[in-house]
Amino acid sequence: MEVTNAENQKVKVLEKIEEIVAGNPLADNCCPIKDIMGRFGDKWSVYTILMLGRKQRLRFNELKGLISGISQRMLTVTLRSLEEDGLVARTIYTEIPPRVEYELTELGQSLLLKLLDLADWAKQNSQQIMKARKRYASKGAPNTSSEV
Amino acid sequence: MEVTNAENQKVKVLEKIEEIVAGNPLADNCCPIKDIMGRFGDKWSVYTILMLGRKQRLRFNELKGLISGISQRMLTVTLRSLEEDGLVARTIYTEIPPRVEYELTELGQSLLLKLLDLADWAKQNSQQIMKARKRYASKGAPNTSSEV
DNA sequence: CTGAATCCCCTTCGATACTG
DNA sequence: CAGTATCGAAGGGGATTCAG
Repeated sequence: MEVTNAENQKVKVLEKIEEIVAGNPLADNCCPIKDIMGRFGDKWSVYTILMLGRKQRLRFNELKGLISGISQRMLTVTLRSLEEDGLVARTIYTEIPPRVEYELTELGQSLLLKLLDLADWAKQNSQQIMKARKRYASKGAPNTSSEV
Repeated sequence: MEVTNAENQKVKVLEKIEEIVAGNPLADNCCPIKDIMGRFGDKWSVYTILMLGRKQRLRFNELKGLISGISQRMLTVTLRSLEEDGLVARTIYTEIPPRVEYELTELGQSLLLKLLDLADWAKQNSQQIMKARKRYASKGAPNTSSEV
């Protein structure tokens, strides 16, 4: 009876995969996962979401300070993209000097949760990945014509 | 006393975030999430993992056919990267003609599960995102309020 | 202070041709 | 069949400048 458990798991996974690639063998322009991943899968979006998740509400330069390493341009671009997708809300205060604040929308917060899941996976498995890389570097290289 | 539930949630999220960014305000070279995301967050890795998850074991050109749109070069590069990280195993059969088969490792399969989670999110929220994009395009744009 | 626009490097990717 | 090598095009991303 324990077999069925594992088997069920597998079946579910396969079903999910089929769902994703359904009617989409070319996978180039209609797969939601690609579309979505393309948005927040980049270097800066993750950090931006993470930082906004941490502080709730931040001004442009505060954000810039927290993600240091990011250029002004990339932060602008990133925020625009996130805003466009409804993940981040921008509030403009027409004062002198001007003030603009950013915060996660509900949608953005739900994505944050998923990202944290992923981060968990990354954290739990980073050791193993590092080990794999070392192993690969030492003996797994492309031209190692090993057995079989 | 019911407040605590939602509050707890928030606290946990915050804790997780702190964990991730711990000792890493610059976030440029040591954050596991960036490192890992950088690996499989690209366009092709996701598909490759998905396809291998679906078919278990595939030859180079089979894979190439399934991910059509990918160039030979990118498939090679992608597979190397995944192999290096221990997510994909490569088996070489020294025959004529040569045969090479790829499959997910256990690690790769555990990542597959996470990717499916993400895909779920993407799927469930893609409508909302599309709506947000339309709204943004029509009225949220940077310069909407004024004319040149 | 926010952030839009320009310039430019430099990586990345695709196409092609070539080896084992 | 499964790769590697090379080259040219495209675009990401940084520094700087300008506007509101």
